[in-house]
Amino acid sequence: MSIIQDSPLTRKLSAFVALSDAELAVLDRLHQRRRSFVAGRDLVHQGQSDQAAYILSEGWVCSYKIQPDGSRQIVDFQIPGDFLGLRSVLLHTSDHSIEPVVDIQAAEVLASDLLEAFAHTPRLAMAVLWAVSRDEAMVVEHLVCIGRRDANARMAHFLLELGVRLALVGMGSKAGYDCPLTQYHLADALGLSAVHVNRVLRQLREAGLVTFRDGHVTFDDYERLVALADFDPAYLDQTGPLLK
Amino acid sequence: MSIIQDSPLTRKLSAFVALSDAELAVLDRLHQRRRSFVAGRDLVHQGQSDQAAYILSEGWVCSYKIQPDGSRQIVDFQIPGDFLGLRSVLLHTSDHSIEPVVDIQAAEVLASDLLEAFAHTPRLAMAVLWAVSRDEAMVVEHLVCIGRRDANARMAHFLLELGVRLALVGMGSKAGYDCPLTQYHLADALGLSAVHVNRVLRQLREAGLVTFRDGHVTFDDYERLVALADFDPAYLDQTGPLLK
DNA sequence: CGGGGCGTTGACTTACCTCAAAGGGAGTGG
DNA sequence: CCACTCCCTTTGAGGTAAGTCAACGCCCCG
Repeated sequence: MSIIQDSPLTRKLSAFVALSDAELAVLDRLHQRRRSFVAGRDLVHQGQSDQAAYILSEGWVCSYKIQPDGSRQIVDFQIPGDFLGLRSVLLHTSDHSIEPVVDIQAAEVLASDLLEAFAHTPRLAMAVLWAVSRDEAMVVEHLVCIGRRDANARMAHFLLELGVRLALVGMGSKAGYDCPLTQYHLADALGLSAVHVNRVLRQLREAGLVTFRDGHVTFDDYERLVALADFDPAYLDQTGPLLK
Repeated sequence: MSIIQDSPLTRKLSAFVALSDAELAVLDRLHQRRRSFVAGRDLVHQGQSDQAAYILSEGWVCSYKIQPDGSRQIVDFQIPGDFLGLRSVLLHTSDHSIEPVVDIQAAEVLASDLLEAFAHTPRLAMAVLWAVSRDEAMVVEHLVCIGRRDANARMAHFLLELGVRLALVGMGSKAGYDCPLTQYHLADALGLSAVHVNRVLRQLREAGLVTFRDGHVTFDDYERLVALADFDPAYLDQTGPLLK
């Protein structure tokens, strides 16, 4: 049982729905097919149909869409405990690609197993519905960020959000965190050019707000950074189980 | 029973999950509390907690976020058959505001009724999970649009997407559709200024692609508009029930 | 030692914004 | 029936944030 409790996904879902032993066991069975993937090689290509979903247990991945002109928009990054490609399963065909940022470990979940688990374990379906809603809230915040903030605020907001998400799984704090992303990743995520990302990072560093260097993010002045970004972590908050 | 079958939400969900009579009846009960709202007065304010959700049966609404500096980003528009504020219920507190664009009719759904319906009708929860995923796919496409397309392509893509969505509920075609939005709505949705929206609309009109005027959108050259926008409606497609 | 990926910086261009002003249509009140 | 206002649209002039192009440095790895 202790193995089950330690899965990052289990911990995340338990924050919303108090899961019974039977439900935890179902969740555990979904983790059976462990697989590894190397950085840079896509797990899922946009346009593919009848894909499996994955539960990420180690490493970082990004979900993105490629435009016909070759430009890329990263929609979101996933960290341990996050679902990958759940939407692809439900919508039958994948609207996005998924690329491991570093080498990763993930459990493959067949569409049929997932649908069956939901059918027999309604509270599990509820918990996943909650997780999907939380993901959507992040995408929405990201949308607002790109639509209505300038490059500095976007960058600040992005680095702060990532910090909070990592802190929730014990991988970061208000001091900073390890971050394997390149400036190209940041550019594609924030709708900027890589050149401009570099300039923005320099400005933030020289203003004494945050340092992004050598795979590590250091918050030099957390409060001022929060002010610059208008960052409000409410949409990430865990307010405790809604379902007893 | 025929009343049940005619609800736009029921029609939408049935495209994904073949619902039994019992499930349709549960869905019908959720439609009990019919209410009207006038254009412009918010249904839900961002930051409110313990809100009810709504099922929109008539009219248009928009979901948006206001920034501290007063600027606004519209995340999405909802049309009949769409859920309003579902995420607010699941996440306990609303991360966005909801404003009727015109006078609307909607059924109020209490959080407790919704959760109970899901618990007793797992396939209904599945159907809603699918609907949420579809909404998320639209937000993702919107994000890509704002992040990686210029103003003309954004506008073209937006008008085309709306056309397809309306066509799915019988309110539009490849010829065009009625549209109650102002240029300010378009600006807030596309991350542009209202002035620039006006210029973009003029360009598209003078290029013989699409005309937005007097509450009506007319596609003057559908194919060329699709090409300009790189529009691929795959993410909106109804491929038929996934669950028999 | 050479090459490729990533980071850094400068010079120039551009898409979009802001400010400003004016015109049309619908509703309202005199 | 006119005058007024409000909301939306339209257009022009000038400014700026961010993009593009180009070059160079660093470091790791084959």
